[in-house]
Amino acid sequence: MKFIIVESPTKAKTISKFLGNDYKIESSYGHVRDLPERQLGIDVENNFEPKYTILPKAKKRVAELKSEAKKSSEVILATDEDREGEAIAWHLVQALGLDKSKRIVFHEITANAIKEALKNPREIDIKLVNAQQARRILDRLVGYKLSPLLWKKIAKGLSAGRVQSVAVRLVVERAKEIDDFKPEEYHTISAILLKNETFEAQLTQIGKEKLGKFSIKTTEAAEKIVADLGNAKWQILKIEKKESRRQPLPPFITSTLQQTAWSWFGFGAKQTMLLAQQLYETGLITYMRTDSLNLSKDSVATAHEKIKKDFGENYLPATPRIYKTKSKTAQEAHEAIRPTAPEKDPEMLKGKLAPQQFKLYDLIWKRFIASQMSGAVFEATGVDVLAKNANDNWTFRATGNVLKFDGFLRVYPQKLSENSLPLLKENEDLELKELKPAQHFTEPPPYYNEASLIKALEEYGIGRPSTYAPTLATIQTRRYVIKDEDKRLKPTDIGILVNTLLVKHFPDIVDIKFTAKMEDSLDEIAEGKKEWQPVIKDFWEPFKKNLDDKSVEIKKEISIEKTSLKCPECGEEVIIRMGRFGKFYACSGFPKCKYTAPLQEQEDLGSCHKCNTGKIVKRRTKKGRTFWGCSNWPKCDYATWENPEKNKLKEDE
DNA sequence: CAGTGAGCGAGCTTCCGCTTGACTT
Repeated sequence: MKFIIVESPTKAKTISKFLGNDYKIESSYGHVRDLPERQLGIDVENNFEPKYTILPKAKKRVAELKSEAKKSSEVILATDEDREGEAIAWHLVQALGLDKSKRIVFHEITANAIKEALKNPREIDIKLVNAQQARRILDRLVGYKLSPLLWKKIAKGLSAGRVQSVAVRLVVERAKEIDDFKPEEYHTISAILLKNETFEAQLTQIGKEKLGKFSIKTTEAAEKIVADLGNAKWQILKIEKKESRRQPLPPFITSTLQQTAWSWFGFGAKQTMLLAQQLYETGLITYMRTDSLNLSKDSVATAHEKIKKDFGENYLPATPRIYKTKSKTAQEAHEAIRPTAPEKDPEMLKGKLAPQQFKLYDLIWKRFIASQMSGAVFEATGVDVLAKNANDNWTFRATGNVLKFDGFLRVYPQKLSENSLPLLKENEDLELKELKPAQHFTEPPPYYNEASLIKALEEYGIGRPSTYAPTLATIQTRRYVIKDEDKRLKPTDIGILVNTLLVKHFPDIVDIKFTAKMEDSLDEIAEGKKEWQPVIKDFWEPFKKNLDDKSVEIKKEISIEKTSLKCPECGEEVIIRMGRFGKFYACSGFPKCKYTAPLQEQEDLGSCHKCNTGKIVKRRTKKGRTFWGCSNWPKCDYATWENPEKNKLKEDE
């Protein structure tokens, strides 16, 4: 009996379908060893020797795998072909005490690919493992050294890290950009013209002068132009027609799936991943944590057949579309996210899936099928209109965009501006119906939301498919960032304070390019051009020196604001302090008087049934879960998971 | 089922990246 270990149980199940009874296949459930949680676990004095321990969660699994390995004639490690996958394989060798093992990799899960892989085993690539160790150790050094500095200088329980701190930085800086934004006024003038039907044209040129966005700055200037145009005669000057094509978007990867599920359905990153996991486990889609745009040949062939059958030959491009990942940091261990059986219409699954699962599957299916369809064809028309009187002349422009062939849009609709123009001829006279001047102001960039922040992180190469959703959760449980009622991400006082400290004193670490530079070094390790220890040493020594300097230089941040309130318990003055959850009211008589109160007025959700004097208020556990408790806490300990607003609604009915 | 702050000094918090399950919501 031969024993194959992979990292995911679903992958194990799929592979076992292709192999006979000679093979036993089990999964490790991800990493089995890691640095210890409660200590640094790196001997910085001794060449950064890492101290690995079996993950507490993986203890049982490791024991089971170990006993299975003993019974087997051969152990084959078939984890993903990337940095983390190679490291998982290496850690398995250590954790299971394997003296002999084979390493195989395959790029797609098909009978042929697996059989080929089994014929060509190799050794574990220790250079790739070392690149992973360097990544792991660097992240640990940054996280476990910077976080305690924040505990000392700001408040306990805070955290900092290569990924989360940059995510917070982006949110903070975007908010500042919005605060600092000065709207700029500009004006446009459009003409409603008639030739059988009405159409609209925009002023683009006065005499020989082409207008820019800010050419008309004031209402007075706009009104003058409208007045000057008073007795002008209108005529078509020129008509240009050209065909434009729009190509489909590539199939989904984790980040684009999260973004699109957000904009189509309002699903959060976490929710999307949960639903995708369910679809993956049911065997409906390929793996959902991926940064690769690759598609198996089989899946493309099936898609083409399906497209030909359902829509006809014109909906197929001349040659199959191949998508290449732009991202330099992509690890390409998997395929893009696609339906495993593209021939199955989503409609066939409608009753069988939960509504949200169906929505996501339908989206993934459409995006994949569309990615293999022909482009959409538009006819774009540009019309120059000349307005002329004795004194001057003005050029207006109207544009039309008419869909001639829908192509992939038939399956995957996109927001497109389609507008048609009446049938027009050059030199034709037109009748002016109305001149419409309009005042506009430039607008600030939007706040980030989960989807756009993930997009930004991905573009900078920060974080991985498996961590986008958890990172978003972390910066919110730390309360560096909060989601407002429109799900926009805004920084909190504590988020701004932590970010300011990090940007001022550790600019290299929270530099947006830090991860990209790290990745370059990791590549050199993986290629064997560098050893991992010197790379870590080059980072550690200046970092350590800075850390020591800063722990002396930075004064503890104590921000206190006065208020005119008096303490209800002792009559002393009430002040505003900054704690790990942000600002709060505290008695200035501390530590004699321990009175505190939240800064924001809490929403009253009814009175407490236990003590009758308290109000029910929304609260959160340390882990971030919402519950409802009595405002008299700790005197009254009433608490519930039930949302009292829901009960109230029921009562109202 | 839960909060903050000062300083004393117990004991504790914290990273990123792989993967799912069962604290029951």
